[in-house]
Parts: sequence; C-alpha cells; structure tokens
Amino acid sequence: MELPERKMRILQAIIRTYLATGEPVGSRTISKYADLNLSAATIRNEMSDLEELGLIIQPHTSAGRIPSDVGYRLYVDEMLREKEKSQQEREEVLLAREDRLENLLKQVVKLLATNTNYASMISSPVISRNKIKFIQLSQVDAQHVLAVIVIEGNLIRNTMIPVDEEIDAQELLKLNMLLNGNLAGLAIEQINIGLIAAIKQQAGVHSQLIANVIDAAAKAIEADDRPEIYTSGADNIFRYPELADQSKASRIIGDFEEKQVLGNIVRETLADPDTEGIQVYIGGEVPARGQGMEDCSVVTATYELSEGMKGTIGIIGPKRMDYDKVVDVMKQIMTQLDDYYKQ
Amino acid sequence: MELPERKMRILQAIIRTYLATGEPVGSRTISKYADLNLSAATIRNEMSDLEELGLIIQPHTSAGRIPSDVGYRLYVDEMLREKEKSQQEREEVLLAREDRLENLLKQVVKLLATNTNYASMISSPVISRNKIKFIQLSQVDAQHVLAVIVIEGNLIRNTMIPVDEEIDAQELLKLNMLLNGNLAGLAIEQINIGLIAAIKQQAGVHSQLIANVIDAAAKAIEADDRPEIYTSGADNIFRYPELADQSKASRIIGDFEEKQVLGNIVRETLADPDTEGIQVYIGGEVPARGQGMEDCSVVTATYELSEGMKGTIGIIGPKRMDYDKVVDVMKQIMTQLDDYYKQ
DNA sequence: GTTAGCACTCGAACAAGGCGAGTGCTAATA
DNA sequence: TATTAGCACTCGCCTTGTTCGAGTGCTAAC
Repeated sequence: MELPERKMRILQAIIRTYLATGEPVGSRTISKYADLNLSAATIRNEMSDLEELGLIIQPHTSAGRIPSDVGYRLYVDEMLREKEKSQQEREEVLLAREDRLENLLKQVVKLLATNTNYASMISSPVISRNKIKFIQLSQVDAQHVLAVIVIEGNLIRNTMIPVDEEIDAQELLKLNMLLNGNLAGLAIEQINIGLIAAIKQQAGVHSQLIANVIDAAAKAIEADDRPEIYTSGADNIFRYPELADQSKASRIIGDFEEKQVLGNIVRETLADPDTEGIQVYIGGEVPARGQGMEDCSVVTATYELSEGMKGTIGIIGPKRMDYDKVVDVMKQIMTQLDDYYKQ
Repeated sequence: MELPERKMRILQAIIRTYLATGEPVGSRTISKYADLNLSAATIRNEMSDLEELGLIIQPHTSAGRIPSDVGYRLYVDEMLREKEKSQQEREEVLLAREDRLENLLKQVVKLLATNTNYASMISSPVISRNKIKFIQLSQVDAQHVLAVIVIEGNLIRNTMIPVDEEIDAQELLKLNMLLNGNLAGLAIEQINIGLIAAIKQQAGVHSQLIANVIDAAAKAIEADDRPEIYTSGADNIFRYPELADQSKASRIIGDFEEKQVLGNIVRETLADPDTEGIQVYIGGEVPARGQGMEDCSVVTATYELSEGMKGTIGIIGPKRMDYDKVVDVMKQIMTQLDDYYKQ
C-alpha cells in the first residue's frame, strides 16, 4: 500500500502520540505538530480518509482515533525500512561471560526484559545438524552403566542404564568401539531397524544394553527439536493498562508460563527462512491459536550462537509498543549472541 | 491459645463460610448453621469476643467479619491436628513414569496446579551428600576432551574442555585412573590445594587439563546447592479477586517468575528440620522479604526422591485457601514422590 | 445466658446531570 | 481547489445524590 506523503506523516504522528499516551488522539493534538502546520479541520478530513482506508479506528463516536492493526503494520514496515538505511551506532548492551549455556540464556532474557520493559523470552538453540558424534559407555557402579552421547555441535546427553551385573572392562571397550564404529557420524534418520539389528547381533549378550543406548540416543536428538524456553519480566504486562485487566492478563500469563504458545512462535520464527533479521507480529498476526495474544504484538529475532545452533529471542507487549526501541535492543543482543563464541 | 469449645466452632464456621464465599460473614449467616442452633444475637456477642481476641476482623463498621492471620493459624493448626488423627484413605493422583528428572518435576508441578487451582512450584532435589562418584575423560574430537562427572546420587555433569592436541588413548586411560583413584568418594571439602597439587604433578604435561577437570567438578557440585525451580499455574491467582488486582498480581507474578523469593521459601522449608510433613505460612509468616506475598498463604512440603535427595513442593494462593484440600493433594503427591524410585 | 427488637451505620448499586474532548458539516477564505 | 474557522452535536466519564440492605451494638425481656 502506497500512501501520499502527507497522509503518511499524519498517520505516523497519530501512532507516535498513541504509543506515548495510550489514549485515542484527536485532530487538535495532531494539528499542534510543528512540522505539519495544518489546522485541526484539515487533519479531521485526512483522518476521515485514513479511517476509510482502514488504517485508524474510532473506538466510539466522540473519541479520537487509534491505529488499527493495518495501520501499525504500515508504520512498522516504514520504520524497519528507515532502520535498514541508517546503520546507526548503538550503545552496547554487554553480556557477561557464562560457562553454562543455561545461565547465558537466563542472563540474556533478563537483560531483554529490563531494557525494553516488556515480557521477554528466549529459546535455547536447536541443533539443525543432528548427527551423533560420539558415544561412550562407562561402568559407574555395579548396577549402572552411564551412556554419554555427544551430538554434532557438542551437545551432550547422559543416560543411566541399569544392568544386571558388572560388565568386564575389556568387554565395555569393545561395546564402545562397536557403537562408535557403527553410529558415529550418522543422523537419526539413518539409523534404521536393519542397522540396529546388526549391531545388536554383534553385541551378543549385551544386546539389550545396546538397544537401550540407541533408544537414549534417539531420544537425545529428538529432545533438541523441542527447545527449552526461558522467560523474564512477565509482570511487565501490568505496565500497560490495555493488557492489565484481569481476563487478558490471566490469559497472557497463562500462555507465557505454559510455553506451548511461545513454542509455536519460536517455531514460526525459525521456520521463516528469508527474514534474517527482525520479525514483527501485530495483533492477529501472532502465530498462536489461543486467544490470549491478539491484543499483543510480538517481536522476534533469530540468533545463531554458533554454526547451525539457531534460537529465538522475543518480546511480547501491547500493540502500542515502542517498536523502534525494541528493534534496537534486539539487534544489539542478536549481534552480541552471534559473536559470543567468536570472541 | 486455648479457646472454649463453642467459640472455636463459631470461629470455624466463620472461616469455612469465608473460604467458600470470600465475603465478610455476618451473624445471621452463622446462626443458620444447623449444628450450632444459636440466634444471630448470641453469635453477635460471641463474634464481638472473637474480635477482641484478635481472631477475626471487621473491615468496616457495618460489615461482617473476616478471619485475621491469627484466626487462620488457629484454624489451620486445628485442621492439621485432626488430619493427623484420622489417616483417611485418599484417591490416588497418579504420576506417569518419566525418564528425565526434569520432566518428572514439570509433570508434578502441573498436576499440583491443576488439582488445587493455585499457583504451584517445585524445586529440584538438592543433594546433601555431595561426593564425587566417578569421573571419565574422553577424546571427542581433536580439540575437545569431554569430562563427565558423576556425583553421589547419580547426578551427572558434563564439561567440554578444549585441548591443544589430541591425547594418546593410553595416556587418557592413565589420566582417568589417576582422577578416579584420587577423587572418587571424596566430598568437595576434602579436595584441598595439596591434593590438587599432588594430582597435577602426577599428570605431568596434562596438568592444565586436570586442573580444568577439578574445577568443573567443584562447580558441578556447587550448582546443586541452588536448586532449579519449576512453576505452573501462575494464572490461577486471577481466580481470587483479593489477589487479582493489578498491583498485587503484578508483584506476585514477578516474585513467581523471578524465582528469588521462591528460592527463599524452598530454603526455609528445607532448613526446618523438625517438621517432616506439611508447612503452612499464612500472610506475614511467609519467609519472603518482598511485599508481594503478605496477602498470600503458602503451603509447602518436603519430598525425598531417594536417600538424601530432598526437594520442596509448594503452592501459593490467597489466605482464604482450601487448606484442607491442598494438604490432602500435597500429601498424596509427597507420598508418590517418596515411593517413586522404590516401585 | 439467650433472644427479640430496634435504631443506626456504611458500603454498594443506581440514576441523573454536567463537563469536555472530539467529531462532521457548512460556509468563508486564500 | 485546498484550507480553515465556526458551530451544533455526540457520547463517554465523572460527580453527586439517593436508595437499599446487610450487618451491627445495645437494651429489655425471657
């Protein structure tokens, strides 16, 4: 949709004031905008047009106008275009080094929440290349064998497997070689029944143990498809009256805690291959069947912690969100995450 | 505090009706209680006494009475005493088997929330006996050695350690024996500088690697002191009007997500050695410096998943909580968790 | 010690009315 | 033709006043 220059500027003025105040904005308010220099009456005519175009809405007869979803969309797209052009320098948000991935993610999501004042989430990176790299069995005590499975990308899974009797060290070494020889480098799809049967046969008396290990390996890889999601700043939604009423807040908080809906958003974000940068979902656009989110906007971005380890960060807030600032903060954090392991 | 029989029964009647309705209860309502058979006027006199004793409160002159914290306390103590006596049979809440501890905990907390309709939490068990059981180094690829550390109670931690060059298999075997020979069975306090120096000396050129492993082991054990906390059903607080208003809900949700306050409650529960069963904190009794919780009651219980692995489950709701039901549900879940690994 | 009766209190719910922000339309103006 | 000033009108919000009723405390009678 292409909009005449003046209408666009009036729309922007309306949205900007609405973002700041959260109240319907009237023609007089806009007429005071220095760089427009139009009377309230003219603005009224223009507003009438904008309403006809579906860009703004009048909540009731004698009220000002508020942006519609379509209006927001136009505004956001324009803003993103502007941002693309001007590679502005940013003040850095600094990430402290963390030794555990989990702590890093928690740190990031907290940072995101405190910097934006919106509810924030981060998904742990999912590994797209799900090959087995290395398997190691060790006898931990008389009743337990520990299976350590390393997946491409150095992700590690452990499973404790109960055994009837202690396995001879020499025997264990053979099993390790058997497993690594047959499975290392394979993706989960490549491990078929035939292969499993063959390995089991070679394992002889320990075939049950081997079956357990393969099972664990399959589960380990599968688990990565369901990324962990961390959240922070859910209470921020109470800052915005339009979300703070009981029923809405309840649904949003519920969705936020349940992680189901967030999972959908994460999946959607990761699935969209052409947008490398920021994605903005406004109101009904939010990929969530639940009805909790349609009064919200969601901004997401994909980070790549290291080759093939992609995750999503996102913030959730009211439709009248400070998109400008949010996009800035998210870009900063994204860049830092992308560089995290390169430093 | 000992209360005459009749006053106690009136207090119980008041609290029970208040729990159900959430509204101040008047003398007439109580006078209709079949098993009391007293007129409203008499009840009024008794209520006046109860108020003087600080057990009930009148929100404003022409309103009924609501229980005070002290009143609740009396009621709850009495109820717990009753429960102690009658070992009632319970309908079972059934836990499905889960292979990962994390999933078990998530399942439990969800179950707790849906069964009680209150916000629920569970802490992962903390290991009190923090001994190293087993250490295993493996060469995963040319640049990385994987250290797997198993702690008493079969808790497993992994660390990837970067190395300059591949280590000979024979050499690695020696290092493994060195580590296990010297560290297995030791608690973290027993690993002192002298011991570390001795091991490093024996490790020769690989002393740096060994230092990293010991470091990782120390961190792994330490991490267990800060238990993970899972929550569910935070949105349940919106069911209770007295908590659902914006500022209160915001603070509670914030506390709930931040896990800091919950951590305190968990610590408090675990620290209290003599109560083996259920703990009830009413209003100001809640061990949380934040002011979000003083309108709430918190019920916690300690479970013991297996020898020495203790954790806490808890629910958070309004002071007018269905203590009876909550205690029942928690006891069920506790018992099931206690038996979980014995089945 | 218990109960009936009564005057009194006070919040909740409802209705009426004024206020004011904002609109659309029309006629005048540049 | 585009813009602006003026004006009547609309409608949600807030304030005020009123009623209603649940609940109380007190007193006198049982």
